[in-house]
Amino acid sequence: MVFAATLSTVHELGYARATVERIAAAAGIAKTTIYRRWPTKGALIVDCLLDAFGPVPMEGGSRAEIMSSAVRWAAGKIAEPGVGDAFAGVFSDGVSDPELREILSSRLQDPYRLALQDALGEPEHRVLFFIDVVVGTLLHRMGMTGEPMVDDDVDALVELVLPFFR
Amino acid sequence: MVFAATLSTVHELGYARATVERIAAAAGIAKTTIYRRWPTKGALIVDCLLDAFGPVPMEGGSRAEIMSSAVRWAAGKIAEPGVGDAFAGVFSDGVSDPELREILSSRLQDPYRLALQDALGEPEHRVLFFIDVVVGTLLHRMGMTGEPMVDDDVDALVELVLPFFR
DNA sequence: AAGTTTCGCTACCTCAGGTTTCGAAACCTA
DNA sequence: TAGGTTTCGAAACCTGAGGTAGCGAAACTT
Repeated sequence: MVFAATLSTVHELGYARATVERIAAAAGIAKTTIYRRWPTKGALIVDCLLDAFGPVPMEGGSRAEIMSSAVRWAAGKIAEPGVGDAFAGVFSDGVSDPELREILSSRLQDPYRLALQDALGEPEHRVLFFIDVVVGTLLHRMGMTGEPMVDDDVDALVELVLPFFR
Repeated sequence: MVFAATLSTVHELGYARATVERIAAAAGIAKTTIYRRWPTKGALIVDCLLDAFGPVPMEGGSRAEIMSSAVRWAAGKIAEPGVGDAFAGVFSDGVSDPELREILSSRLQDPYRLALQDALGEPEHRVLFFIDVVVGTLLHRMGMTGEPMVDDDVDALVELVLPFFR
């Protein structure tokens, strides 16, 4: 599977060194085959992340339970091998690539944003702020240290965010 | 000045399109001159950011005043033309470049971290978490939308962070 | 079995980061 | 003011990565 090859290549080589050619080699296919299915490297990574994240688990009845489970779910996914690197990598590329930013926003962020709006009954801008805080914090830690956030700090993030969105 | 040329080039072209050659042209010097002074593009950007940020203004006597002024100061700087793009850009590059990450962490983050530890009397890991939340949130907004965070959301960020670090 | 689609391979283009070389200008130092 | 040293600019070049084109060989369809 291409997605598995992508994540494992990103995991061992980092985002920039995980070239499309290497990913293709790891998947046992040709580079051109990848470009036949995805227009750019960024689009490949986004689809790969969509596959890795899957749907948000909206567990728990109370708002507090929903939010804390969402935070822990995001932290857990980002901590999986390759996922955090890939996420931070595309995110970075998107900074200077408006088209990729659009893909990121519409295909990756929007579904989760809508699901959270629905589950929490909060307006769009509040949920966007929530996502900025949670994902931004997790990615900043990943980007600065190269390691995902440890459990104690994920706990702190949950406690930081809970009283604010009450 | 090279720094001014760097920021204005990044501002109009974005991080990736702001090549060293273009920055040099904007500064009226040759590309080789830049590489004589800075080993890599990342190092140039970091020095540029250090120049743009300057020292943290540790205003206010109470912890709450110190923290809220620090958050607003960071948000204001990141909102300056070119600064946010440059910051998000190097940050992204650092994801897959351990050497650049080391430069970012030691030259850019550490001074502010130490100043905050000193001013707030908090242990290192708490201040690091504080920086993750504040800078991560600001950069995530910048990266997702291409625009700096509006004042209302900066206010929200201050209110989110204040009760937690009490 | 013939036609159509898909895939792999090779070669190629573009562009950005970074290096090398060399000549000219500026800057001491006397 | 003359000679030597350092600094800078210009141009050419190298490497590596994203992305494309063309062709032959499979595989799938009818």
